[in-house]
Amino acid sequence: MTLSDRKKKILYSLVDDYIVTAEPVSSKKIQEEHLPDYSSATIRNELSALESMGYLVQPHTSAGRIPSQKAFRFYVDQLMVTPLTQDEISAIECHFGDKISSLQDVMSKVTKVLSEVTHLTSIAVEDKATGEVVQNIKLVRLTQGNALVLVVSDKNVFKDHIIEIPDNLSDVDLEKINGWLNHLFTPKKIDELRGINLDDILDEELRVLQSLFEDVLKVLREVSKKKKEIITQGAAQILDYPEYSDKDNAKQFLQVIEQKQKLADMFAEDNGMELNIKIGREEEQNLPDGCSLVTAKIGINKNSYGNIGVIGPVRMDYKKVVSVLDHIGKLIEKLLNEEE
Amino acid sequence: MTLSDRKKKILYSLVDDYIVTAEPVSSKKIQEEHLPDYSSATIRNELSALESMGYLVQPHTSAGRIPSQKAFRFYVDQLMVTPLTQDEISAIECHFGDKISSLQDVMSKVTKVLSEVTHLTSIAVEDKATGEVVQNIKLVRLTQGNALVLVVSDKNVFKDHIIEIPDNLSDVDLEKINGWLNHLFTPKKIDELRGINLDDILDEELRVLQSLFEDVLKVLREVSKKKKEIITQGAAQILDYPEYSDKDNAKQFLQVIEQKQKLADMFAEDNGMELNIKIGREEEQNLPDGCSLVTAKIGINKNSYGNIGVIGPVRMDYKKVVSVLDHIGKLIEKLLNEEE
DNA sequence: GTTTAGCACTCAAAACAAAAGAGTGCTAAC
DNA sequence: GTTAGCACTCTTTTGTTTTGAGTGCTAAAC
Repeated sequence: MTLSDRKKKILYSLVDDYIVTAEPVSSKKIQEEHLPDYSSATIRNELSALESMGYLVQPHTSAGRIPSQKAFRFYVDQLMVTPLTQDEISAIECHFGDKISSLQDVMSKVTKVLSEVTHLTSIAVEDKATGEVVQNIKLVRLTQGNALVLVVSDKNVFKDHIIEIPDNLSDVDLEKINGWLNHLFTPKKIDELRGINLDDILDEELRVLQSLFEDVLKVLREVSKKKKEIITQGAAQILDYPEYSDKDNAKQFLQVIEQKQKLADMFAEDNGMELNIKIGREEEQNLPDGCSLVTAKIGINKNSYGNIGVIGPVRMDYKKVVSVLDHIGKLIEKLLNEEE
Repeated sequence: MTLSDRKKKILYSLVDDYIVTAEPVSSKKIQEEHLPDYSSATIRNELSALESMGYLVQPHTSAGRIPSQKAFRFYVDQLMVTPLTQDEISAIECHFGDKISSLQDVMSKVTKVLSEVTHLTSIAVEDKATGEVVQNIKLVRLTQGNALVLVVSDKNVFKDHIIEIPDNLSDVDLEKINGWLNHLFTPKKIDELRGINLDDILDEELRVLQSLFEDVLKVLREVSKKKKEIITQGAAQILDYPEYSDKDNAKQFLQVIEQKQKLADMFAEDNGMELNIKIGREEEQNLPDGCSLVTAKIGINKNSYGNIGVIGPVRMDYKKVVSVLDHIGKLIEKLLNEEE
């Protein structure tokens, strides 16, 4: 079921309006500012229809309407990257004047700019495992049924993961398995290992051990996950939004922001997407109530260096956010290229 | 001018009360809860006297009194470390169950516990330069009057600092100076260098260059300063205090918390003190409005590993905070000792 | 069939008024 | 030096009224 053009226009206008005012939007306002050729009564009829279709919500009978999550989803799906104004561009670029010495430096600068320009809380996930090469994997038996997974890369040694192994596994078997593990998984970049699908690479004879290999792979993924550095900036921005004048909401928000691991997980899921918009809890369990998360990937030539993004109220200024993220993303890639 | 015993008792009771309620305290309340042997009228007279001495403030004529910063200073100066209850101790120690793998790990755990137990925002400064040994110092002439200070330690190379040198310095002179620098300052631990006093070690013949040496030393101190890792935890706690229900206050607080460098500076000043309490802006320019900072030093055998502390409203529960910091400080030292 | 003017109705928010009550300062007596 | 007593002050609470924005519906116009 598709919306009529007029309904689309009304809905879009209403969301546009709500994003700036955070107040219920009335039929009269839509008429005056967006659709002067129709009377407010007509628009009221349309609004009523949109409401029963689930796009709008009325806080109480004598109030205007506010967009539902469905409406926001409609809104962002229409969205394209619009070019920034010259002012906005210079506002961003004047922050990058000084020399940049490391990726970490870049990330910390970026979060500052991002938060300042969008008036939202910004998050950067730096993928420290990028380029790290796994050189050796070894299962070391601890007890009859348990083994330590020892992972040696060119930069680190990981020895914090224990998995279960079949009870009847002999030392010779274990040796063999270690051979296969190294054959299959080394030397390989950690980022590559993350994407490996065992079904594709396991020989028939190794199928019986698939669950064991699966476990090892899980450890490898775990390892690559841990090697992330998360920084946030501008948490205080949230207090400027009326929807967070409620203390409990604000508190919940801040608490989520502090749980870096959860933040990283939220970013992790949308691997592959250049730009990702998650609206409200329904789309991402871990988001604070009433929040959206817009993320972008930072990478050159298939190497992912991390992600950047902003988190804020569902009615954030997606247009601006998307454009700014796009611009900064390109900027970073340029900086990283110069580096090399 | 010293306070009479009764005044002391009244003042102490009032602060004690205010710390829990955050409300102006009335003469009647003090009488009922702390001084049943005097009438409220008598206490009123005393309160009036304490007010004119600057210990108390009255929000308006028909309200009780609230303690001034001076009163809090009086209060904490009386404070001693009181033993924790068994409940509090177990609340702390149950968090340290898992194995601890690194100092960083310790710090991150400690901030969590600290914030949870005190209901305040906790801060940890990890002194990464601890144990780092400066191996070589070299001045490299850039222009006639400028030189780069190159510092090589066992872990890092620092080359971001430029100082002025006398215009008439020949290359031979510079070589000599480099020799002296290395003679005086290497090989030494960075933490040692921080405390060096040039007056004590400079020979007569080097006096003329004292200011130059002073500059190099400043760079070394700068270097050791940079090598700090600051983590905070529980920023959201602040929202539970009525004094931060005002949005602007809360915002300001959060913004300060995000400026890690400033936080580090606040800790830096009280080198040498085991425990330090700073009450309000008057004592520490960089504190958020209406905040106090209680810090403790973490170290074994004169080696400073960093600091931990909490930041929160001036009327925080100093008794508890001080005891908890004391307890956790000792706990960390034990953990660090086991490590070695 | 679609649009719209008109009007009754709803409900939150603002404005106002009154009452309650907590606390003080002062005076006069103990 | 201490305290009972009381007038006075000022905030807080509570209730009431008013206002006005906005809707839904109906009936007429297009």
